[in-house]
Amino acid sequence: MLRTPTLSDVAKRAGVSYATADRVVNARGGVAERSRAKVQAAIESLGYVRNIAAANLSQQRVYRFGFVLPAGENAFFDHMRQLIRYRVATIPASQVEVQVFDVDAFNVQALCTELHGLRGQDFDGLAVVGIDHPDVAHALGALRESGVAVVTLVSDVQAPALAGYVGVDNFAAGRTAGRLIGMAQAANFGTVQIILGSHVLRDHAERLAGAQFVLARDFPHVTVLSPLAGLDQGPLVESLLAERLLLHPEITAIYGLGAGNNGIIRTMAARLPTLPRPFCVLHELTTDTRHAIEAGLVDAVIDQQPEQEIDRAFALMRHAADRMPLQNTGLITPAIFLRDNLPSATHIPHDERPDHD
Amino acid sequence: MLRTPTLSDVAKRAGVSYATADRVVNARGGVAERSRAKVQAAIESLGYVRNIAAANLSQQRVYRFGFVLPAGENAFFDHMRQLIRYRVATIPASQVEVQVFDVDAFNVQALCTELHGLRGQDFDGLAVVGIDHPDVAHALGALRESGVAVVTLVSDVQAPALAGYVGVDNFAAGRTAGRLIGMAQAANFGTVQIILGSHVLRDHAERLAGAQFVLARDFPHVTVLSPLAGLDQGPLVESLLAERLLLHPEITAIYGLGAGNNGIIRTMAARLPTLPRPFCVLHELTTDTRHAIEAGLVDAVIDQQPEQEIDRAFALMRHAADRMPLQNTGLITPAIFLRDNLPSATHIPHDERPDHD
DNA sequence: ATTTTTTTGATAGACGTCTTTCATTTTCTT
DNA sequence: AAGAAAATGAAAGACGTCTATCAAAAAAAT
Repeated sequence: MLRTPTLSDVAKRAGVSYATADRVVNARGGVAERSRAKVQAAIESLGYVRNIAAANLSQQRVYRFGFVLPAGENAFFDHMRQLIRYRVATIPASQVEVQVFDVDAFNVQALCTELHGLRGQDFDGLAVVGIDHPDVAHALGALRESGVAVVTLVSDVQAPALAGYVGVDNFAAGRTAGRLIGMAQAANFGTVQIILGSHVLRDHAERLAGAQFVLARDFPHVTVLSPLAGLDQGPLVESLLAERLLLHPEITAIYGLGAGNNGIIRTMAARLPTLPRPFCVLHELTTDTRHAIEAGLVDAVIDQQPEQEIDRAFALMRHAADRMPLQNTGLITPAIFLRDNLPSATHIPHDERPDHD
Repeated sequence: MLRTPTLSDVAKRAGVSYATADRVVNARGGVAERSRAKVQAAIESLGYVRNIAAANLSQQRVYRFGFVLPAGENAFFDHMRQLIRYRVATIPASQVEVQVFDVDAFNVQALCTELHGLRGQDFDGLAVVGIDHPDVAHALGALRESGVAVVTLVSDVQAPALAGYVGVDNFAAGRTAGRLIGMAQAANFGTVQIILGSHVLRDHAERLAGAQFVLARDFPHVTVLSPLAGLDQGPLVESLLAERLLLHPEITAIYGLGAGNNGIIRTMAARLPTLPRPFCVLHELTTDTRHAIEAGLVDAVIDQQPEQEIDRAFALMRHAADRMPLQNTGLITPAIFLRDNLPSATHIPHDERPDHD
């Protein structure tokens, strides 16, 4: 059990000076191919790994990371902002600097402007909730070329050579919701009402497909009504759903697969408590849905686990900033929360819980 | 946005020499109370935080951590061993050395002997799957006093001043299982068979209580048969359960709350596939239960998320080793896995998957 | 063969902390 | 007040890496 090898050891083993070895590992150029190969070989034979702590110390390096999130009345991203703040606060003095940028939601133009503005601001990494659009891909590419490690978050963007994507498996999320609903209908017949958010988002489409797939294959006795499009607007969802429930009293389950959750929650709250309530599955554990589940207005929440997403985003950005080989993480597995396994919400201070959609 | 303060800054601010400030932060003694107070004040007013990377560098510190796990044919702890190995392998050259010790399961004497042997071996931290017994508590106390950060894992031990406990909320896990079962029986009447592991373990008792609590309160139409005691032995569970199912064809749900899972799985596999299968909930996602769920023999698995437990154990040990104020983490929330949200098992190499109980 | 260019070596200082040593000052004893 | 004990200061070297500079050697071009 000897000391871990240092760059000096590498240099010695390669038969070159420390300076040359350094030129190789830091890609400074001006090294003959022959020497480069020798150093490489020495690195491998010794299993040398750069001591990042020492490197950072020598440079007084401070990691600069940024998050670019959609602004606006959205419970999920509000929650995510909280979680980021909390995460940063708990990292103790770790030479990490984090900024969060809010961009007009689903506005390609605004997003690209922001991204261009961020270039040359010397960020080590950026985690971006993207819109899958060529212009956005182009802006992200430009950032990457200016040396920023770019991670797409929640929603992927088709762009080359990003440091990674962190997001949930939405098809699996939809399947999970479908199975929960199917289970709750037991062998019985039931009728499901699905509420869409906006049609345009790919993640919603994937969830829908997942739910429909499982319901059709494993629960053929369950009827699936044509989905309602709530356009992510709580009040609209509320009125549409109330109307639907009047017209179709046979509805035994409701699946809300996007934003506009609070419309569903309000509809449930408005029902006579004596009537049997439809089995109700929503997405994303936020203050709203948590309260709804605690109050018995909703049965289950499928969650994309933003804490995990944030952790992974940091890990990816940091990895890239440290010039480490990037590890493929795979999609995040959706979590199921019932009334009984709600995580405690220690990370949200009492005086700043958002209460809009 | 200035440089983060160093100990030299603290010394200057306190009006003492670097040496004195150092004597204070490293508790070397030989410092007058007056000076100590001045340094403390300076630390607080500047918000000084020791640069751990630099400290470790100067000492060539290598963290030595150990895990003490019960040996024997136990799918869950086999899985945990895998996860630890995987975790260690993915931490890149991080000056962390990890050893895993196997101890005869549920043998207080053996555990204490091992723990005493570990003292003086200069560990920075130990994560111990404990048995709640005064002798074990005493052994852990001795370790702590010899300067080891002791974390209890999975099963807590009543001992003072440990660095923390990492484990799942077993009552919540039981409640969650109970609710899943209740949901799957819908408004209908159903009959639940519970299979215990050993009676002695507190975690099993808590799960049982949780399930019974939720079933009684929220699903009064569901009948709960008297639990079977399988003593954690697969074959015994299998024969007892098969017999029970013959005697009670009205059983519509099975809840296995401990080890001996493979007995339940084999019983399910042996049934005529044409017959409707009871709704089946087990604990701990291992190779066995994963296969069972994929094969449609089991409906849900409640998991204590050992990856998270390992991460937290490392975090706690490391925190204590770095002399940072310990943060209370709270219990882990049990996860629900259905067929549709199984996490990918990338961490388990194909050629070493255990297949016993 | 000489000049130019490229490649290499040697070395020194910095980052923030820990450890150790030795000299000096202050405080306490009696 | 003198001696003993306690407290403090000053400084240097180490940890592994980065950056920079300058001289020397080797290779390429003319």
